[in-house]
Amino acid sequence: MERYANLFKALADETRLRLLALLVEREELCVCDLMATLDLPQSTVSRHLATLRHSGLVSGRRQGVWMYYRLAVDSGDETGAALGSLLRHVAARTDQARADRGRLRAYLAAKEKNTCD
Amino acid sequence: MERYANLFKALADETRLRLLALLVEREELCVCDLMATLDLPQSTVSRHLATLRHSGLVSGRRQGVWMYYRLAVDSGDETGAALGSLLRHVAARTDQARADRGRLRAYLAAKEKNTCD
DNA sequence: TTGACATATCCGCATATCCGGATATAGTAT
DNA sequence: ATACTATATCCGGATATGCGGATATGTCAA
Repeated sequence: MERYANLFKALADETRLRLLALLVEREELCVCDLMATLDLPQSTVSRHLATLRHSGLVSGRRQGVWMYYRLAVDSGDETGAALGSLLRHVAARTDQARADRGRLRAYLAAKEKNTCD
Repeated sequence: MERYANLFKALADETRLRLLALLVEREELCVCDLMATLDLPQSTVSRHLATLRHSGLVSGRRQGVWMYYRLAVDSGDETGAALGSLLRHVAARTDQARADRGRLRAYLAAKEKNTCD
């Protein structure tokens, strides 16, 4: 029971929902992408990602200097399927998520154009 | 988005999850049933039920002196279906919920035997 | 080694939340 | 009206959480 309460605690923050709504539609994103998209200080984004990681909603992979985060919701089990459904719903039906997605797209396009490595 | 954050905030408390897990398997229950089952002070139970009511997860109906609460999750829409699935999962797979259910059964049986009105 | 960059963690402060006894409100009966 | 019961709300105090600048850690390159 406490496990589920902790899960919902991790979801009970608007910034973390914004992060999850972005990750639910992308393979993976690094901290710098996310802080540019949400326009929040690095410590804030990193802290929220740590919270999500500890709750098991997200996993991180280090590649060089960057940390890439991705959704870690297993759609196989019953809980994961329901969670995935909720997150996709938030991502699809929310103005905030739509706006964030737009800013992410623009940011990634600009990034690709400048540094083609 | 804020709407969803508030929804998850309402779910992010062990006592409220225990209340929901009981309500997910019963038509309706009054405050006195719930405080007896969870063995918590009346003000605590009433406060948590108010939180759940404000978040729309639960609805209340007054009958005489008693307030009967019931789950108010609409399984028709996508969000409600996912929420219902999660709550049924919590109720079914959690030791705490099982124990609470047992105490509720015993309490209701004793109540019926004593006051047959 | 040094330097530069990305990320994580630390810190103090502000705010939010939970608790449960005390009190207020509402309904019913006499 | 009074008395009793069930429920809701108020209150102060304890704890938890979010914030973001400052600092620490980690990685790569020269």
